[in-house]
Parts: sequence; C-alpha cells; structure tokens
Amino acid sequence: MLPDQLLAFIQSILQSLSKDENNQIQDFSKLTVEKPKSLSYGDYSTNAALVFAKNFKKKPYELAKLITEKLDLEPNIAKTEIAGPGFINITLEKQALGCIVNTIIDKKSDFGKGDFEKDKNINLEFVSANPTGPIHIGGARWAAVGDALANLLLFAGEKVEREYYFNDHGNQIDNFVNSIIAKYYKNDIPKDGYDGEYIYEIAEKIMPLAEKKFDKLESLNDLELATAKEFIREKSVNIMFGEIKDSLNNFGTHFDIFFHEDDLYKTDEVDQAIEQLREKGYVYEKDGALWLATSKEGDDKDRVLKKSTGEYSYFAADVAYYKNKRDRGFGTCVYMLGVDHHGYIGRMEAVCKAFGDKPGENMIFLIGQFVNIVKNGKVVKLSKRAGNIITLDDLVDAVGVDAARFSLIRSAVSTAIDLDLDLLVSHTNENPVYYVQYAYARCSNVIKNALQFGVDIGKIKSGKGFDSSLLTQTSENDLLTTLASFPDIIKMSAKSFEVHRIARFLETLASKYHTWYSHCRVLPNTPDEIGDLHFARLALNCATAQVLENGLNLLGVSAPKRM
RNA sequence: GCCCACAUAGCUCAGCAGGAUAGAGCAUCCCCCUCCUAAGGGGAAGGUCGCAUGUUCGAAUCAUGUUGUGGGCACCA
Repeated sequence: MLPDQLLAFIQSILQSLSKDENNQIQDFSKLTVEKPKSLSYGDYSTNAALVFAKNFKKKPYELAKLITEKLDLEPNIAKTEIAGPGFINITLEKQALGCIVNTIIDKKSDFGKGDFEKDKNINLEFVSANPTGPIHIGGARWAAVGDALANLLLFAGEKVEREYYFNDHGNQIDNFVNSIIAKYYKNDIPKDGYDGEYIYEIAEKIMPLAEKKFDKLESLNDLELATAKEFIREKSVNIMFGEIKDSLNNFGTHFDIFFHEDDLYKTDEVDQAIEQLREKGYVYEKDGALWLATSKEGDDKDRVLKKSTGEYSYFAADVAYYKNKRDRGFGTCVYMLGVDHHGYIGRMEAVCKAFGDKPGENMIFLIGQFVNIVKNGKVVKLSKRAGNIITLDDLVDAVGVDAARFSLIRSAVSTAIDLDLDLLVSHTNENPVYYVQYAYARCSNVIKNALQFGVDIGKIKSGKGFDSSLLTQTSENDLLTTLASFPDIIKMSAKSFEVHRIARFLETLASKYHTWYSHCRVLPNTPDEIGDLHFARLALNCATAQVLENGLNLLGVSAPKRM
C-alpha cells in the first residue's frame, strides 16, 4: 500500500463519515499522509482528524477514533494509534509496506515521474550572462539550479524549454570593446570597462586581425573607427560566447534555445510590441523620449522605451522579448535572476499586466541570492570589472562538476551561500555529494558481488524471485518509507520550483541506506547460503540504487558504480 | 528616504501550504572493520529558531512592528 493509496483511502473514509454526519467536505488539500518524524510512531502518519475536526464539530481525538475504526478494517493495515493532539499513526503489514520495492523495480527510471498539466508550456530562462566575460560564480549557481529545475519539471510532467538570452549590443558591449582596444595598446582601461587576463587574451587574438584589415586604430577617422570597432565587437563577442558555451557544456548544462537580442530588431518585433502597448494606451512621449506607463500597473515609475537620442532602451527589448516568448506559445515564462536585478520585477510585471497577462501565472521570477566566496573566513569581494572573478571554470577545476553542482543546488536559492573554496579544495570529502554517490557505489558493488555469486539479478530486476514481505527490520521499514516518499518529493519540489529539496532528499535516502547496509547484510558469506531473505534484500538494494540514480540524474550529478 | 530578500547549533545549511521531543553535514569527544567498499555505522555534547506583540487548541512556520545583514532604487544593461 503506497502513501497515495493510503491518502485516497483516508479520503474515502472521511467522505463516508461526512455522509453519516450530514456534512460535506470539499477541500482535501490540507490532508496529508506523511512519514512521521520518529520511527516509533509507525510507518505513516495522517493529520486527518486535526484538519477536519471542525467540519464534524468534534474534538480531534473523537474524530480520530472514528477514522481509526475504519482503518482497522483494512487488511493491509497492521496497527493504528492516536497520538499527540490527534495524529493517527499507521503501521502497515509487512507485505503492504514492502510492495514499494516492486513498484520501483517495475517503473525503473520512471519511478517518481508525474503527470502534470502539460498545457502550461514553460520557458525557463537562466544564466543569460552578457558575453563581456566568463561565467562567474553567480551564473554558475543558475547554470546548476536552472538545468536541474528544467530536468525536474520535465520529470514531473511539464513541458519545458531552456533558454539563454544573448545580449550582444549596448553600452556594456561597447565598454567591453573599448577595454579590449585599451588593453592592446596598453592604455588605461576606460571607466566602467573590463579588466583581467581574458581581456588581454582576446585582444591578442583579435587586434592583429583588426590592424591587418584597418591599419592602426589611432590613424583611422571616425567612420573607419566605427567600422573597425564593429569588426572587433563581432569577433570578440563570438569568442567570448564560444567560451561561455564551452564552460556550460563542460558543466553539463545545455540549452534548447540561444536567443539573440538582435533578432528582435531584425524582425521589427520591438516596434510591434510598442505599437501593441500604444493601442492599449500605455505609451506616451515626454522630453523627447518614448515612455511606457508601467506605473499604471504598480511599478514605481514609468520607464523609457526609446531614448531622446532615438535609440531603444534595453527595457524595450525586454518588452518585445516577453511578447515574443508568449507568441512562441509559452504559457509560463520563468525568469531566473540574481538579487542585483530584483528591482526589475516591478516593471516587468507591469508589462505582463499591460499585455493582459497575469504575473505569477504567465510570468514567474525566481530570485537567487549571491554566492559568496570565502577565504580565510572572510567574504572576498568579486567584480568582473576588477578582474578578480571566480569563474565557473575555476570552480569546476577546483572541485569537479559533481561537487560544484551539488553544493550549488543543495541550498534554497533564496538564501545566500558562502562557499569556502579552500575548504572545498582541501577536504573534498566533506561535500555531501560524495556521501550520496558512495551510497550508490555501495549499491552497485552489492549487485556486482551478487552476480559473482551467480544470482540471477535480471530476474530480480524484472520484479520476480523475491518476497518483499520478508523485509521486517526497523532500518528496512525506514528505508522503504523513505523510498516511497520520492514521488511526493518530486511533486512538491516541482510545484514550488525548489530543486534543493531533491538534493536534501538524496542525502536522507543515502543516510537510510548506509544505516540499513551496516545493520542488515544483503549477501551471505558464501553463495550456497543464499536464501529468500537475501533475495528480498537484494531487491531492496536494487530499488534504492534506482531511486538514487533517478534523483542524481535530475541534478545532473553522475551516479558512479564505484568510488 | 523608499522597495525587496534574509536572520535556526561553533561553522555551512535544511525544516516554514501552522502540528508530536527543532534536524543534517562539518568541527569537538567516545565506540565499531577475522563480516557485501570505514568516502561508512553507533553514541555524547552543542539551540531563548534576531527581538517584541498579535492571530489560535497549537507558531521556527502566519500578521504587524523592531533590530541587524545583503541587494535594488538611470533616457546603464
């Protein structure tokens, strides 16, 4: 009997009781069936009596009594108990508890998969770093979390595409180009420019080509200089963007779409978007500039679409970009931003409303706090412009992809995390990822040993040749109920866009497995001693491996067969 | 000044659609390999959940206020 079956059963009991009492319950959303905190409470626990006591105008304990009377009639339930203020603790019969092993083995990599509304069609935009430098540590957090979130949502049954918004024009890029030129001629880096070894490397590659084509830059007139700069811009942005893509690939993060800001202008979409909003009465002219009345929809102030110089603002492109996403059929546009851009939410939600959409439904913001790098107990101030950034590549070089991804994912994005690089480098074993991976390696090793004993693992993996009701030890109960909670974890994490829950679940699961492993021997010392209990435990071992693998896959962390 | 996040063990963080004795890892201190991988297990110690009010049968969790920290307030992107 799986948790969701138990939930459905309790729901039906409540319904039948409410008929008796001439009382209808409509909303069951608060009803839960959970693994209780303490093992001594049983396998599962429900809050049914606490939540619905008022509907029945009874004290929780009295309602609990009515419910348990019905629960006790179910053959799969071994014992019920009313505890605390009115919790009902439920202990299942061993065969009902162990059947989760069969389910997992049967569903394999699909175990935990959900079937959400597919019509949502989610666009997940993340990283979207400007090509003015390598991906830094903050981008790395999103690269890990965004990718894992996409995996999670897909697994939960949503339709999702990963998108990177590639901004290759504007002031930042001009600063980038000017910095490259300055660096090459050993001039001072311009104010708001970029510095660092990578600028020099790009300059070394591009500038000789530029000089060959245009002559020394100082000898050019304004028009020629502009042409030369455009040449440098195109080449250097391409190099930078190539490096960014390589870093992301290295990190195991892949995008379905790389969207170029340029395309919005090429196709006139910016004008079209502005026109649409103008028809709705949101656009006006003031001081020679074109404005969007975002304050009508809750923003602090109105925003400029077209500057008095005649150029479009970056914001104008964002407006068009949102419309573009919606026109491409995305019902939900998720923006994953760093805290330094959270001021941006107000105006974008206003845009969303101006188009007649709903923020929170068509437009969702996930705000990620900073990742601080700590050295000698102190937070190091990093800046792309100062050139002392810690890049994604640095991080991967230092700790590897698995450890980097896991440590970035396991914390909620709403909390700032401090990464002590020295600690990560010198004591890599402290990273919980190894704890989880080790559990998987142990599972795999047990399977390997069983094969050497001549056990037909294929038979077990096909769900035959074992009796899961033989799994009666406390540590086995604990492991079984933890495995059974995986689908719920998926559902909850997907609903709340919180991937860190998956990482935390895996840590818990690994812990339960390690405990079980040290308490219950899976295989005997010699092949001829193998009995039914060993087969049952081998099945549990395989089921655990499967769930660990499913979870690690979602996070983009490898599941090694040996360590 | 206005706006947004965050505050839980020595450190890094979970827990927050209100629920039972607030958890994990690391660090500290004990114990466990003649036994499937000790990157493991068992145990000890460690807390006024920033502070104060309120909401209720019940608050780390919700609301208000307050303090502290980080961030944002451009015809920059």
